[in-house]
Amino acid sequence: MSTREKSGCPINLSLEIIGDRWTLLIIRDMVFAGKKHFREFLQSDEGISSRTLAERLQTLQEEGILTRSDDPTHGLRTVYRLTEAGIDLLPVLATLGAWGSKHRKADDKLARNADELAAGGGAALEKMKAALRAEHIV
Amino acid sequence: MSTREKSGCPINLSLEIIGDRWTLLIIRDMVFAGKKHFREFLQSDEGISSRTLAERLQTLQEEGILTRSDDPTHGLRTVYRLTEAGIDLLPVLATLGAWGSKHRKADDKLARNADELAAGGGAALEKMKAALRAEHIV
DNA sequence: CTGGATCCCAATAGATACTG
DNA sequence: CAGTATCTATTGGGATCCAG
Repeated sequence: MSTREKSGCPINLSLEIIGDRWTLLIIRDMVFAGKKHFREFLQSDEGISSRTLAERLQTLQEEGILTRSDDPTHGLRTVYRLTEAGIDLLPVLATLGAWGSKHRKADDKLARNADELAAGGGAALEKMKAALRAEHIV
Repeated sequence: MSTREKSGCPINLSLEIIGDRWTLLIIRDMVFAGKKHFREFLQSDEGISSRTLAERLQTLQEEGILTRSDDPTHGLRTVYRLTEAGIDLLPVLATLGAWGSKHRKADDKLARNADELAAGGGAALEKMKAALRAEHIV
């Protein structure tokens, strides 16, 4: 990674890391489903392959969006946690969810959740970020 | 396109259309630089290839995010305009820009612009949407 | 001029099987 | 359980070409 950036545009810099089919789905699973382990990510509805998952987790770690650590109590389990930069992607997920909810035929229940988060404005997001910090940042 | 969706999650439905390196850069150029023509998109700093550009423009049209029309006054020029669904991607661009501005080394001037738009909250976005509607929706 | 198509080949991503 | 290995299918950049 870190092939010299193509431009200093903030939108471009973001897309160079999270601009693909899978990355934000991994973050979504961490944020909304509390997933922390490799196998959990594999089991999402969209069906990411283990190869792609491993690669994305590594670059997300290199880019400072999540951390990897071995759970000492549980032996083999590797734990993935969000950093502050990762938690800061929550507004991106929220706007993306709001758009999908409005303009595509989304699953009803999930669409309602997305709408609520977006409608709450900054306050709802900040509250959720605080909760995520407590859970992820050790 | 339109291979059956992988899940009804609103975030996933959005990513199935705009989840790639280039699509949101095209929208960005329409929104912030007022670009409307094929050759204009080709000239962005990031250097999209004509092949990729043509493909993205077509699927964006199929997905109802932009429209294509021939400029009758100018003969050959093809004009691309955003639909309401396209304009509704503005909040996604704003959150993406805010993240890049905060967590990567972005170009100073562009970063300030991104921050202002995000900081303004809903009001700044709605104002800009209204301007875009006037310009794009015929 | 313009919006695009075509061709070549390098990089990516999926499926499945397998390992420490 | 967290990943690799391998093989194959698809995508994507880059240059060039072309028709209106």
